Amino acid sequence: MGRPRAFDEDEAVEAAARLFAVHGFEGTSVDDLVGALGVHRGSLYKVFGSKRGLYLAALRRHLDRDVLPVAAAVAAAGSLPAALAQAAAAYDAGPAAGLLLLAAAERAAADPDAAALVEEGVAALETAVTAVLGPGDTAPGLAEALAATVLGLRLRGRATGGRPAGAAVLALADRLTP
Amino acid sequence: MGRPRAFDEDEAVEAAARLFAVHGFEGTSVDDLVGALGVHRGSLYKVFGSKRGLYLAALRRHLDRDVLPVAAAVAAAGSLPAALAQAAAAYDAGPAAGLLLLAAAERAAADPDAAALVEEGVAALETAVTAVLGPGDTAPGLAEALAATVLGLRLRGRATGGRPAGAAVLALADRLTP
DNA sequence: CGAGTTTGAGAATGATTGTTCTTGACTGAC
DNA sequence: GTCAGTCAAGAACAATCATTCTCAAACTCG
Repeated sequence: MGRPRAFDEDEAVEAAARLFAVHGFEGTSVDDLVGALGVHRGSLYKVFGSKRGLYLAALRRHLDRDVLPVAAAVAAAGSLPAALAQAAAAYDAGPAAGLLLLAAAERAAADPDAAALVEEGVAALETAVTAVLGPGDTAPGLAEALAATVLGLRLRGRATGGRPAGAAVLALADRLTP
Repeated sequence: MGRPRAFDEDEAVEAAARLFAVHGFEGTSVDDLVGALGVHRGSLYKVFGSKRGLYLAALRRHLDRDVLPVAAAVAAAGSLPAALAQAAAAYDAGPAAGLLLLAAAERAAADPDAAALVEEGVAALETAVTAVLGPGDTAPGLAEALAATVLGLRLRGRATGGRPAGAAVLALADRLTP
């Protein structure tokens, strides 16, 4: 009953994720969102409650659709070099691949809910790396360092427009398993 | 001639760097800056021209006082584990150590001048790692990956409030030189 | 068809944004 | 002591911010 919705909620969240991934939370205005999403202001507030609510929905979608699948693929990979290369390449290609980074740098300090989502994404990547390292290799912090390498390379690529991260992380992985 | 300045310009830039490092560029208002710096609004605009001008001054100061010295120490270190551990530890301790990360994630895409400063800082870290790797170890991308590890761990520490990055990067360095 | 309900359209809200203007305080040189 | 020049204090600026309000439009059910 009632007038039917003229927009797809998932498409709206995806478009919002793209905007937030490029300009950040504070750099994206509600006017920007209304214009890019094709969703009316009132509907946006009816569905998501606030700009922050939409941001958290976009971040969660980014985790579910971009980050966690990559983590699963890493955990399932046979070797460490293959896993890291796959992680870097897949994460490079994602359209909203900057959201997790931007959320970590910009929002986590100010928004506990965003911080929890960032924590979830980072933990998933680290758990996956730990799994592929194997039971005999439990040097404390190694998985954290390798996951941080992927994220750091992605950040570097965003900022300086350099090459994709795949080659660099491969060079590191080759040195780890001689 | 003229009325003497009632604030120290370098102290003002340092305080601004601290604010920007925590809240980012868009998350820090001019009112916040005026309140924390103890510098009057008009004087701030007379000296720095704009909020963006003050931000770029803070970022440059962060490079000169925090990033480039760390890069120099890394380049001068004897071994790779020592160099990476020193980099991670020193960078963790810096008061404004989040500025480079935040600039890379938040500002580089929107501000070419900020992007150039980020590029300078990242390049300095990578050059330093390349130097300490030695002439026989020129695997392309390895230095990029290691520098990215330090930055990524720092980002992770900021976001999730985890342990300092020193231990993790040490675990990685130990695996690189058996 | 009409009652009930949900959405879309767009104006309006008050607060906050970055920036500028005006006025008065202080200084060194003449 | 006055004059020119630099700075501080604070109000004021237009623009933009996130959010809400009002009302017409479009659907389902009876």
